[in-house]
Amino acid sequence: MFWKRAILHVDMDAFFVNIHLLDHPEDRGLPIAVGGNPNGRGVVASASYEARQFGVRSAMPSSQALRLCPTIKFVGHNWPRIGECSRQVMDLLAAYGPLEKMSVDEAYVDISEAADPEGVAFKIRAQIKRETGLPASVGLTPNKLVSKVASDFDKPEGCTIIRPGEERLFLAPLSVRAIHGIGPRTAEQLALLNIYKCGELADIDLSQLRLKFGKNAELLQERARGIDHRPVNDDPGQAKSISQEWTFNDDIEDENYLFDMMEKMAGQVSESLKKRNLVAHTVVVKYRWVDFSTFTRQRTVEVGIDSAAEILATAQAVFQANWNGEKLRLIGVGVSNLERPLGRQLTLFNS
DNA sequence: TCTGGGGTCCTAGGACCC
DNA sequence: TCTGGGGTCCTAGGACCC
Repeated sequence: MFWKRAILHVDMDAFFVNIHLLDHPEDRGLPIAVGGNPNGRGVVASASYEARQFGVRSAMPSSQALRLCPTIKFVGHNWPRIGECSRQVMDLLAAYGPLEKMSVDEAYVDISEAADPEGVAFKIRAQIKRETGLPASVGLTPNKLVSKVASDFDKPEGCTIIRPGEERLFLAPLSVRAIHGIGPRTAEQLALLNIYKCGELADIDLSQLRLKFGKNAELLQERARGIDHRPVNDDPGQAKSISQEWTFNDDIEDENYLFDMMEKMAGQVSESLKKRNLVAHTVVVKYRWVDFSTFTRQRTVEVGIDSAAEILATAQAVFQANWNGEKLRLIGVGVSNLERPLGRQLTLFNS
């Protein structure tokens, strides 16, 4: 089989849970969830396959998970270990070709140069298990879009290969929600046209699709047909925004307490900016009221800033101009409009 | 029954300028 | 007195993803 383009998508299985099990083998076989406090406002980040049998899913409120599965064991995130394992997996993958990291537990690798891409797919999955002890699923197809679907097709520890020319047939029976970028809202819109499966979206008359989706119609249909020309991009580029937010266990209206929180968050945002050698021109404050309605208010400043004091002062000014004293369930501080500071280069030019 | 945290990208309207 | 078109920047919100 000749592969003009061979794109591998690697997706770690229940990553956070399986890292926990590496260090706590005694928990193997139990229903486990990594995530927030079930007595507070936490959600499930990752659930073991035993917990999933009870209907527990990621992004589900922890309290609901506890109700579905009263024997479930909640454990916290071990961020240092997660970072370590992620790095180990990514380093291993980078040896095979250009690597695009999508998150701690997911990446694309362009293995078009390999003599036998299908062999490489199996080899990589085995190598990850051997060297890290962690299970992964992989999808190999001619493009990113279909590989992403393929890696999810046979979890856990799957290896799904869709050969050139088979993309459209593979997608046809699957829900449109399987396509990366089609979420609940878009699926709802498609349902109004009686479209539920990729095959139906692939076959519908384009002019009908245009009525609802305008210039996006063409792209939407191409996706459903398994067409995707996006290259694997191994340059992550510079961050576009940095933020910190916090949901309170009990709704807060104490201004001093809110200011203390903002001070902590401004400090962390500042640290992150400095570590990346960036300055920000815009400060964003985020609020969420008790009824879950959410607002953001931002202010742009002429001179780029990175200090905790400047970020805090701007955030507090924005906050005070917009807060009516009502109870909040969340507050957040962030920055955007980021750039490299220019000071040094200018000095060099002048000398 | 309640709904985290950290991001990216897109759209739309208003201000402002030429 | 009536009233163009285009471009850029900023703000705010929303969809979506892991």
